[in-house]
Amino acid sequence: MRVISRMGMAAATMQEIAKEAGVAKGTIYLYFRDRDELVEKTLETVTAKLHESVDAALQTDQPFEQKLRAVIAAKLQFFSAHREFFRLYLSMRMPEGNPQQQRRQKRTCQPQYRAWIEQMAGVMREAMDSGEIRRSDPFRLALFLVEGSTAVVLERITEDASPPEAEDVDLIVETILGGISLRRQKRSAH
Amino acid sequence: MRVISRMGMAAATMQEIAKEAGVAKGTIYLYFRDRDELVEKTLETVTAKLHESVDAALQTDQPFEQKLRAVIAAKLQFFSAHREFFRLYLSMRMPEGNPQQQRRQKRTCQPQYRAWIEQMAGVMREAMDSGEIRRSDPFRLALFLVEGSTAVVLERITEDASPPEAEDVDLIVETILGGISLRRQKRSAH
Amino acid sequence: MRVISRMGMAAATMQEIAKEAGVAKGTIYLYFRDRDELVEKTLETVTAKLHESVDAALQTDQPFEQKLRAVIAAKLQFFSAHREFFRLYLSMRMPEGNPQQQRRQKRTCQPQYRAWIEQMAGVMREAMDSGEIRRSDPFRLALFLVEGSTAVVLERITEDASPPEAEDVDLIVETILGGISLRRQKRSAH
Amino acid sequence: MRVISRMGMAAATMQEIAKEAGVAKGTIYLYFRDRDELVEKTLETVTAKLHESVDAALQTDQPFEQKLRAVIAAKLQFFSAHREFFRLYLSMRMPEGNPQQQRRQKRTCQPQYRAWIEQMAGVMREAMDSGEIRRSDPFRLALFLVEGSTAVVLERITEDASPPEAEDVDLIVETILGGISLRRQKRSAH
DNA sequence: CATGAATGAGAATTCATTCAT
DNA sequence: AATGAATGAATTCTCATTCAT
Repeated sequence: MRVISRMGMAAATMQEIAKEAGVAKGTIYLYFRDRDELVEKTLETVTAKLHESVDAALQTDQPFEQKLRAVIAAKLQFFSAHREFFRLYLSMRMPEGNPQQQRRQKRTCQPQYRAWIEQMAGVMREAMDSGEIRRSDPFRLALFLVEGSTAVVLERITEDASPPEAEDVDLIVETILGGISLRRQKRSAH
Repeated sequence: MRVISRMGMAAATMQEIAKEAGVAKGTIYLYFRDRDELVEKTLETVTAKLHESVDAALQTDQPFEQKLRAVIAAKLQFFSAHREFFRLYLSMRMPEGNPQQQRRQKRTCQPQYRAWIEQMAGVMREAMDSGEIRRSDPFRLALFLVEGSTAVVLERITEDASPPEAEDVDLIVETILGGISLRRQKRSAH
Repeated sequence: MRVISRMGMAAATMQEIAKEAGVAKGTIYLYFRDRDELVEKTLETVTAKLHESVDAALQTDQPFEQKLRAVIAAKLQFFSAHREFFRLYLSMRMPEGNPQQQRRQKRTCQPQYRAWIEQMAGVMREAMDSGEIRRSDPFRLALFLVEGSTAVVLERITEDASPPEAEDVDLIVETILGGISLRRQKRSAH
Repeated sequence: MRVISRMGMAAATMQEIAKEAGVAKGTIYLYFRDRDELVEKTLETVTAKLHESVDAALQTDQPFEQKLRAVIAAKLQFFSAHREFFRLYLSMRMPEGNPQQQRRQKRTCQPQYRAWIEQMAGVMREAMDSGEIRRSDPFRLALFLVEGSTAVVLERITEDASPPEAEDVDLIVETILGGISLRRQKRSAH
């Protein structure tokens, strides 16, 4: 994970991975059929770790605003603690490489990404059903929220000195809630 | 552009590019010093095309809501018409490859991306100054908006049948405006 | 000649030669069948120029010592005035490149070089016959003299500030004629 | 060494070297960073071997004539046994290739060559100090001797049937020590 | 199980040569 | 005659993968 994060999926070499892992090149092939499988499994692992971290925030039975705040906070914390995973997370969205690699990557990565968006969409749908937020396409909404907040995470990772986590969580939650909450006197959904 | 879009920056080969261009490998080197320069120039070209398209929307002297709607619409239209550019646009954000390539990529691509975000941030700042939207960090806000809408663009490109453009523009504009407009009776800025 | 001198026979490119000649690459092929012929003809030209310069010194009917001095002086002067030819002159001795190139080079260059040595050997033989110098293998002697003095020429070309030409001519002529030993009596030839 | 000797420094290809070494192309890169390093190291090795062989002749405490004879003999024997090294030895004198390669070659090869000439010049200087040979520029003298004898070595390598080594050693030593003129008296040093 | 030297297919790049203008 | 854009074979170098130890 560290090497692929540092070099990118396409530029990471088996030699570098072996060195970082403290084993010989050949040893890797005892655990992965080939390079493709290694990359695939690595992406899966990263996603699993993120999900684990976010799931906790979603499982509790709180009102929508608290849930949203918890999810955004979990995401910010996760990537602050594991910056190296972020690049992998980004790679999942769009496959790279020759058509064959792309097909393979698409098969494994995209479902993982979509599952993660679907989960958020589910939370949105619940909140719409319970009247906490106004109706619109929950999947589109989830996409917008997830990627918008991802951009802020990326900025936090890239910039030299970031404001406290709470401040960015606030910005995101306020922005998105102010727009979708019915309580704050809004237009109804189309 | 087509080959880099299809294969990704790191996996695009000179051979494939030459084949797609209908020239011999050597011919490319009459126009670009080396592969790095080709990739760099290609990214610049793509960004320029996008900016051109969006600038038109920003230059007019309209209220914020119209401007925002025009920008989002321009972006959706641009990438609908030129799907192949989208992946290049995504690549601009995070450099790939070995440290040397990363330094080069960072030098050329990141400034282009930041310029684009800064432009949006400028529009946000103006709207805050004129009292059209509530105060918050305009750069963070621009990031959130740009990337959130990018996700919707990506989805439109990926999915088989998308709703009409106007519908997605509406969703985005309503969501973001509802959250930041002062007119719609909101909390004041922190 | 200038380009081959500067880059060496193997590294000189048609592009560089055309640029230096102020013509287009294609034009060269109107005057030479291919690169090999160009190199070959160039070496011939250089040798011809050197011979021309040295022949004058040999044609006159003077005693051996004066002839020798004149030849060495002509060589030093020639290469001082045309440093660039020197490297070509060196290349003539030993063919480079793949076997085919070597065969071709051997065919044209070596005879030229040998003719030049033979001419010196002829002068030596004459002087042996007239009793001016002691008998030994005239070809070996010519080789020794020609290459020994070539080394001094090379040094003069390479070093920053050389002594006056006359001084180096003296050194060479004195050494070859009188030897360097203070102790030993002249032996007669074996 | 064999391939560079046969083809010349500039024309030797990695493919040919690998074939001659009985390994795959890639294997070479496990032992040398790149082609330049391979050539550089090869030249160093050759020079080291020659020096080793000649040093033995110089270390002993004999009169000048014996030393000289020993050095010339060592040189003749070395190149008779290792013809392939000779071309490499010649390459050391004048760099080839593009300016960058030339700079690199100059840095490694020329010092080696000069060290070798300097060593001979040192022997000359000693003999001048002890009154064994007459005074003149010891470096020039060393150049003249070394290159003159190199020419004879080259001839021996090139020609089909050479006279016995001792004969050529004699020719060189007699010529340099006693000169070739029958008429002239020894002049004293300038 | 682990190793790492060796492999060779494949990528980037160069340059002599051709040929339509 | 001259041009120089285009070509593609040849060359250097990389790296995933294998296999004898």
